[in-house]
Amino acid sequence: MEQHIRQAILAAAPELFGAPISESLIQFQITRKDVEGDLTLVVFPFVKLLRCSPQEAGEKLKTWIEANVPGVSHCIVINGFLNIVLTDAYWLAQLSQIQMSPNYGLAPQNSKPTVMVEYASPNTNKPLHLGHLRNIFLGASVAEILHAVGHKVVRTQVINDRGIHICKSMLAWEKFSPVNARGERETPANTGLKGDKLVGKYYVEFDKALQKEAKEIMAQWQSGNFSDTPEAIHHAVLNFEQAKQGKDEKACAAIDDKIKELAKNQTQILQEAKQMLVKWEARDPQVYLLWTTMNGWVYAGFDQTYAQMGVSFDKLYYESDTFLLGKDQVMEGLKNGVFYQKTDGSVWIDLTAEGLDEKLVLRSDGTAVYMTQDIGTAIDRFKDFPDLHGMVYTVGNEQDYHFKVLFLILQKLGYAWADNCFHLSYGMVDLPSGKMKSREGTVVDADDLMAEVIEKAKAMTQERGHLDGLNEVERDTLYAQIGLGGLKYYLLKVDPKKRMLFNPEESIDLTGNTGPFLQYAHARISTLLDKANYQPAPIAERVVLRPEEKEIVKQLAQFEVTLQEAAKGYSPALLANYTYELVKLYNTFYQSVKIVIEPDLEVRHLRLALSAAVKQVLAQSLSLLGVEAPSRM
RNA sequence: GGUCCCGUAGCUCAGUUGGAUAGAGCAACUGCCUUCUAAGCAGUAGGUCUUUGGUUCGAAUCCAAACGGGAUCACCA
Repeated sequence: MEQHIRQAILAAAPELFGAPISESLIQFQITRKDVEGDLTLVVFPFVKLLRCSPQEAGEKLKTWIEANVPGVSHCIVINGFLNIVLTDAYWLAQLSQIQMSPNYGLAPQNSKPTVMVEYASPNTNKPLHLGHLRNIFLGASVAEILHAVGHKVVRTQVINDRGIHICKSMLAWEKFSPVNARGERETPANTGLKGDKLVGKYYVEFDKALQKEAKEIMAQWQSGNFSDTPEAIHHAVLNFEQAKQGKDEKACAAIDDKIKELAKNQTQILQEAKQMLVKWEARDPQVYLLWTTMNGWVYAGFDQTYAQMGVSFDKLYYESDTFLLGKDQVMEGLKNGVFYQKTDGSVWIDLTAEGLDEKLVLRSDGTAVYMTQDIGTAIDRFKDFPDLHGMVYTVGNEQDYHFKVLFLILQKLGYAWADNCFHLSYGMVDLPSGKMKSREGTVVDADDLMAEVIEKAKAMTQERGHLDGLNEVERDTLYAQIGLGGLKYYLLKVDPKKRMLFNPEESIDLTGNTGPFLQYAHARISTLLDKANYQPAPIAERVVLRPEEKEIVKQLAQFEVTLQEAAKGYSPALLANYTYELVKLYNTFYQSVKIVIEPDLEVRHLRLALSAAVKQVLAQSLSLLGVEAPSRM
């Protein structure tokens, strides 16, 4: 409609304004709720052109539009705004159209190029936590949204399955795991622990041992005993100690941290972990066996967690396969002058012209760094998927700089697709107590959180007691749908870019702007339609729309635009807010009129059709958010 | 210190090419179930949009500075 009026005005511009006008002058917006109208044309831009008051300009446009645009009932001019009221027939036609298209709002499948979406990408040394939940729900939802607007989507993750951090849990398990009567160390099978939890436990064990040993070393240093300490470290420690003179508390604490860092480096246990990494890189059979075994436990654990979350992947990349990638590209880039080499052999890129720094892309010993690997992996992915057009990396905003550099490098290496790479950067999740810190044990475990949320949903659902006729399995399914739906919605309704606060109580709320609120509306409509035995049929043209009804149709008509904006902005939050608005409008309607028991059959049918359309769009939106839509609750 | 992000009601958040009297939810208070699911609806109260300047018909939105918070500046990932 908007487009329609825009074109009509453009075409009639000479008649209206005496000259053709630029399209940008025609600005539409949705009419505010508190005034009459469906569509608003901003009059101010025309005021100069017509050399008259906003009121006069508005009147002129009003007369013209009322006479020339079909579908317009009448217009109202206030405060420099021209509010256009469309006819009921127009809105009824919109509703009919939604009713007749089961894929309303969605673009044809594969009508847009292939996009790869990366999310999750965990380390295999500890379980998933709350931060991963935001990452994964966000990535999974964005993948759904991109799919809905027509892209072919490849879901992927890079599993960080190698490196010193992985060796730490491996070593700790070897050193500290108790041995049972059958001579076995702890395994998921003989402890009943989830694999990722077991491995995570030993990662913590490692850290404990490390801290303890470092503390002992620092105590030695404190007492002036440096007999086991290399000369260079000895000096460094003394220098640091000296630097503390006359500094405030904060500066002293920072210096103490550095000393602690030195002490950690001197520990036996860290040396052993490093040795293990060297052995791993040399493919030592024993270390490799241990590595595959323990990673296998972790994968089994992750699979369980992903299943509970309701997410999946189409293609996995393992860092152990990719960590050597990229060196060739770097050497190639070195030849082309994209990179330069320092005398020690290390390779760098100079991005000072772009306002960034110089960045290392290859170590002096020729080994790869994170950046090297990411360059290689990106290029590899485009080889793996020849029709790939772009990539979305769902990674926290602490890596903003890294991705800025990465995309710039890919561009400089001459890959045109670098422009289609997007860092879906999201803010951290804070707790009411502040930041999550693994050392302080304030990390919220993903499995625990999901279980807790489901448990809470169970208790609250039982309190409400709409469970008659559901068997045990159906009830459990419902509890999970509500609990997880609430959690997902809670994490997705906030703009991804923004840092957010996770309030455990609010995350399981059922009232207000929450997942269960939306699910409840869906369930209520479902049973309503069942009760009415609703069948889609043409809507009588003579019915008059109540304001509450028209508001709903207007919101429904916005679905496609909203979905496209959500895709464009990689923001499920836009969709979440849209859906919440839709449900609020529906609830108002629901409470103010009769539906099933409406005696006028044509009106009854309209209201049922409206309800069905809301259910359809609501179910669609929820599904794009990864939230399930129960048909009763 | 350099670079980047953020600052809207007591709390959590919307407010997307600059548009009308800045909106929700939670918390507080008032009403509404003999009627289609009250996990709901209607209402009251709550604001110097951090501050100060600038741009213009018009600024929460754009620009600049200040203040406050965060991230990042490794031959870590």
